[in-house]
Amino acid sequence: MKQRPPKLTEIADRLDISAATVSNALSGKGRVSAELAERIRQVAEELGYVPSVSARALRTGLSGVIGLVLPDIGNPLFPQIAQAIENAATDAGLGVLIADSRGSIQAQTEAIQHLRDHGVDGMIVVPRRGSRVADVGCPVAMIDSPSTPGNTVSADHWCGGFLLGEHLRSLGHRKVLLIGNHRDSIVQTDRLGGVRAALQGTEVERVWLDSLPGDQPIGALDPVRWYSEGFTAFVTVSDLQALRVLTALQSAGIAVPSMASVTGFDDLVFASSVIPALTTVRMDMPKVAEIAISALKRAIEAKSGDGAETVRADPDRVPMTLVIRRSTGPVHEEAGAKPRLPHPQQEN
Amino acid sequence: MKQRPPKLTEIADRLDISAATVSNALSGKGRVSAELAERIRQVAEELGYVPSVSARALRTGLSGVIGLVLPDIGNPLFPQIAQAIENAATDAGLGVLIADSRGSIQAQTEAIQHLRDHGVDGMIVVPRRGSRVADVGCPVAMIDSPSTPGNTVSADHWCGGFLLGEHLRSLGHRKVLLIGNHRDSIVQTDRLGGVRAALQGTEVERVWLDSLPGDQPIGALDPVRWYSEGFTAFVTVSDLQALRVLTALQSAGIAVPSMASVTGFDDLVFASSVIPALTTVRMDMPKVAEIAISALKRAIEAKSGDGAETVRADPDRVPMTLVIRRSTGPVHEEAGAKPRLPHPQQEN
DNA sequence: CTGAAAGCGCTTACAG
DNA sequence: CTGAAAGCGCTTACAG
Repeated sequence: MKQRPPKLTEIADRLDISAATVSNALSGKGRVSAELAERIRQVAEELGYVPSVSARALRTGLSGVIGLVLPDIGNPLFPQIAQAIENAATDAGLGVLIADSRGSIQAQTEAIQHLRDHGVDGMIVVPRRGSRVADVGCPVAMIDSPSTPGNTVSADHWCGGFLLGEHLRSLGHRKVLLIGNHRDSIVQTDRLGGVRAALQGTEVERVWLDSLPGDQPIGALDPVRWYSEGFTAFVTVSDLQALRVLTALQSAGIAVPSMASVTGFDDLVFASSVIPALTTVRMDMPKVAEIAISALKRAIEAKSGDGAETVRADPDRVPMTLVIRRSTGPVHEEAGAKPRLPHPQQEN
Repeated sequence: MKQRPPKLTEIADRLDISAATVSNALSGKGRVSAELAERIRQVAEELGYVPSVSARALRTGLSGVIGLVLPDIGNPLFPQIAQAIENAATDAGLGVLIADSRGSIQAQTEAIQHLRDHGVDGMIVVPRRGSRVADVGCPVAMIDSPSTPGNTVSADHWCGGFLLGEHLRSLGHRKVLLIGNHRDSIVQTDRLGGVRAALQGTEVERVWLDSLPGDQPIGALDPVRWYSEGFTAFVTVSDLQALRVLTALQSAGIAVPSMASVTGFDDLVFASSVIPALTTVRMDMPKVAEIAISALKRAIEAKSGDGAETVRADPDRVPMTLVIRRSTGPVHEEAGAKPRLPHPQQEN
């Protein structure tokens, strides 16, 4: 049953030519006459020839595999990232080896080591909050906030926040609460900074969950009290928190969006299926992935030329998109805006 | 700056011995005197020696990398699976190459091809609903429902459902709605089958979203109408749907759990942070991953012996755990069970 | 217990 | 345009 994959020499033997010629023909370097090349390609196809990656890697020093280091695979944003990277890499003929730097920065370093030991040509890393990635010894593309030094590509979180802020302002909100998770996250700071900038002249307060009492930061969220203090809009830094706020309000009888507006970030998988669906800000992951992969590819190719192996610096900002859904609405004190009743049956 | 990784021969030269001896010492095959082996290990350590995976792979035919094929990386359950597999694989000294078989079964086949071409030693596949995986040419471990033929390991979905059913029954629910997504999913059929079995003697109805009108299956969900028909408990096949049901009810003013109970499956990341937190059923992913990896490892080792490359058949069922949280409660018609008001401030 | 030699399957100068 | 030869860095029989 088991049919060993055909080797290069088998094609050569079949056609009574040298392995070198087969290799040249298949790699399309053009040192072979067009018709012979064509015949070679045919036979290769016929035999179902697939070059041995290990042999090629050994010879060329390139494995055709890159590593993807994520701060926490358990993060709900991960699927989007992984999927986008996997697609872009596959299109570029690259394989993707995953590594989870769960927990500590030390684990991140270990994960990077591990990937290197496995012979990746380069890696894409989404660093942990506030961590710097030491010199890795192979090309690295970093996906982080644009304001992070050494960053390769990222969405423009600040602008995304700005868009959101404008939206809330246009809805007439006059007292807005900004809810962040970790104050040392540059991404979160950027997002909320953008929101605040768009809300000049309206009353804005910001709270960081990691500085609230309690073990579980999210448990410290108390939207009902905040509502009673007069806030009509709650801006969170992630759909996960927006969901918490939304359900907390709803289960206390505070209707969304007729009594309060709630927003998230990232357009996580559940954002569109909740009722009311979440207004959120989405980044163009495929674009981010594509830029990261192509930067990495260039770096890898450059490396085989000279010895350069530094982070590719050409920070690109991918724009973010505001997705307006039913969790935001006009403030009902506004003239002409009657309090809306929730319409759960209606589609998003 | 760039320091080429040290090679085996450099260690040999340093100690004036042969590469063969270094290799033997490092692989611990014991053909080397204890003290020499020790010195070799020291020098290797000192030099930061890391064996070249491609050279080893070329020589031994084993790459030390396995593939992970997922039906859809975008699936919210994916993080749990990927993380568990990555951990187990890392512990076993294996790298994990990911592949997304998004969309069609054809894409799944392509993804598998792709991984094979990249030289994986074996793969773990979570097959698409209803798809069979053709002979791959390398060992494969399948994670699916226990009732799927060729399955290697999985959680016992039926039992998980049974646990849930018992819970609802003990709460006094007399009219329960079972909400499935795709009728051709064996996992979903198993889950709901277990629930129904535990609910013998109470009124149970089952609805499949994929047979309801509308493009977006989830949009067809109409919990409020169902509630008005007398159902007091809504069992869904995934937390994602449970979330939809929960928010639909809440935004229509139907309090959970005092007026209706809602349950999900999988304990997705948001299940514990929603208010009220979702009662759900969780599988022991690390266990599933561990079994899959070790089965795969055995198969790979066996393969290098003889030519066997078939699916490892030794189906194991990992138990599921019922996680009771605040989205379920006693039916309020029950004697002594006063309708509870929601307590959004309270922790889970 | 240790070493010399062959070879895994490719690619790449180098000749012709 | 085509081929002979060397070599990428290991491991594994086989001798000694």
